[in-house]
Amino acid sequence: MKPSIKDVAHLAGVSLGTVSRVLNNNPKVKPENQQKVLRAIAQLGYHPNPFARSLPSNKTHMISIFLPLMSSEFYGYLFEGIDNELSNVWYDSSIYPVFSKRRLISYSNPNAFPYQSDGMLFVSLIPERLFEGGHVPTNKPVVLVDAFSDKYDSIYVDNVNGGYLAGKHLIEKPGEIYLISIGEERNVEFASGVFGKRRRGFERALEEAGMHLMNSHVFEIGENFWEALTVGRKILQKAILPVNIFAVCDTLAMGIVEAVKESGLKLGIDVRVIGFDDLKWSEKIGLTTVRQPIMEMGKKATTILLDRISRDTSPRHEVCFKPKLIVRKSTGR
Amino acid sequence: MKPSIKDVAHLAGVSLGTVSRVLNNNPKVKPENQQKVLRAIAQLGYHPNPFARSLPSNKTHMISIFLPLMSSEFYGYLFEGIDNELSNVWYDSSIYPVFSKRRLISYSNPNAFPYQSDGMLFVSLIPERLFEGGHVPTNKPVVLVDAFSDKYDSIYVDNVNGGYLAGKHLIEKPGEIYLISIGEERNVEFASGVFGKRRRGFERALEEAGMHLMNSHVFEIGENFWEALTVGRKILQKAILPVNIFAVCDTLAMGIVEAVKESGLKLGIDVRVIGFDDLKWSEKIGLTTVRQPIMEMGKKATTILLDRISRDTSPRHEVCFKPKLIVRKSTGR
DNA sequence: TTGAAAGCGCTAACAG
DNA sequence: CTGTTAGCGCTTTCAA
Repeated sequence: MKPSIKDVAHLAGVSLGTVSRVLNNNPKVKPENQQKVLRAIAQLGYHPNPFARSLPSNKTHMISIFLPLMSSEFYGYLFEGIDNELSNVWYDSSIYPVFSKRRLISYSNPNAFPYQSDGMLFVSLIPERLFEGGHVPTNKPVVLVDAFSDKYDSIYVDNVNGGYLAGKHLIEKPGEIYLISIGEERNVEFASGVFGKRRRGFERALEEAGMHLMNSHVFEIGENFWEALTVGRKILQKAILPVNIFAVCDTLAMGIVEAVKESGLKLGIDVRVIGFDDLKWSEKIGLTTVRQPIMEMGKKATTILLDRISRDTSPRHEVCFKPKLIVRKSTGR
Repeated sequence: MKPSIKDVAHLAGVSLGTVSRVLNNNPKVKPENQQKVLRAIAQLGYHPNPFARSLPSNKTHMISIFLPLMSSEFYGYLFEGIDNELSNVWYDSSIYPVFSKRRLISYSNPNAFPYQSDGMLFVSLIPERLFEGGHVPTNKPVVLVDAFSDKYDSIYVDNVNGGYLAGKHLIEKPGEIYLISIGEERNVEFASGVFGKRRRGFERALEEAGMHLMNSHVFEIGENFWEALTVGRKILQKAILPVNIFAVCDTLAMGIVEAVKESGLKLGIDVRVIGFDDLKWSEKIGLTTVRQPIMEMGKKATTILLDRISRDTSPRHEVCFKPKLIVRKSTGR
């Protein structure tokens, strides 16, 4: 059987209370006793049981991360930012993917496992759409990342402005304008709406220039390279050159770029492509893109969540990161 | 304050024990009392606290899933298989990514949070490489998926044979043979070795045919489309046609296919490409590949884990799925 | 600075 | 079938 705090107390020749105090770094323990306890702990290979611990204290030193799906580079970077921040304070995290009705139902229980953590990070998810009543069924701190709600602390990038920057950049170029976006209508509940915002900003830029995005020039597809490639081929087949294409994320942009390469047309001259995200490989393929500081967003959200956990009661935080246009040769310099 | 079992007992006019029995579907409760309790529960919006519950019972109705990283389609499908199976028995899961020394250290504590679950699924991870002592620091059931160890139940696909099938298929075709693999030397601890196995099987097929894989025809890269594309371009530049290329996963194969399309060469004639996985889009691009039943693996592993949790003590399970060669036009019919 | 004791919310054994 | 009671492993008063 695993040793318990009792065994440690026995071996160290002190009471339960003292052991507990050592465990919790309570300063008022005689150094001598502290040593005794520490030795006993080491000798027994004792580790406190986190569930037992959380019962009276109501703290777990854990946060729960909710996210819609898992196969996207974006979440890798975000998680890195989160994890770095957590490591400073000896917090750990568990991940809960939210993608099905069933999951959602189980997360509607305020005593569901994930809500036992000290705080929740909702990534690319909007509580209003997810839960009936419109709020996360917990009283513990909740922070949103890559999503916005006026009821929760929200950390995000200004997607509208990002789209606007892309638009501003493209309208200076000759040629017709295309938009490749990601369909968010089905599964609205699991969507964050960022792609719609990028589109909105993009269209605004066009309108300001007296231009207009034609319906036939808009394509809504799934978030994967292959669909983008396919749509890219289709566009290039009948397009009147030059054309300018905004893809709402780099993965899609990469698909378009490949379609261009296949076609033998000149990227940056015949066809201009601009993406969104600035993922690691975007520089290598010379992709013009709108950079969002993914890791920083993760870091910032975590800091705020951690503050909330330690009773920061200041009014709602809202951090809106500025996106940055990175011009590379896919839009011809 | 959240209602506790006490409140329910009061309201229902029964004792704690009876409420607990209702909660645990204990058949020996008078139907009348059961109704009373159920009504009280509904009225109060009561939900049992899972931590408190697990303390005396030592059960959580949770499993922990450990995996190396998150941005790969493979894990999406695997998770789907797992989750479906769990839903039948009202189990839930949390995910713990393992990718840094720090994470590993925190998971070396037998009382770490993840080990409080009823069972552990280790995906693409080999405990022997991960932990000193060579075993997962828990006495609870542990099942490996997409990885093999003779100390744990292991569910995997026969990667060696998969590589072999790819080899057999390619040696029938005229032209030189190339291999695109994924470097596993750095970060060995977080690698499962599947790519090495695929390569081994592949080379065996060549050897049986009296052929030999030249060192200059082997490329080890990272697991992403872009690197494959780059290496594909490089190969095609100086290759003597026709060439036959085995990429150890479909994502890499897709990169090679794109390099072919760019070059204007004929896929399936000048250049033959074969992948591994048979991801959703592989059929659409006509990629010959070795199919592994990802979802079924997840499902099977979960069933076994669930059995173990309900005290299945039979000897170690080992399920080796047979890979299947899917011939499409990327290898010319 | 410490030990004793109550209690976190629940399960499970026991007697009736 | 039910209530009572003793824990599960820990934190946290409260006196001393």
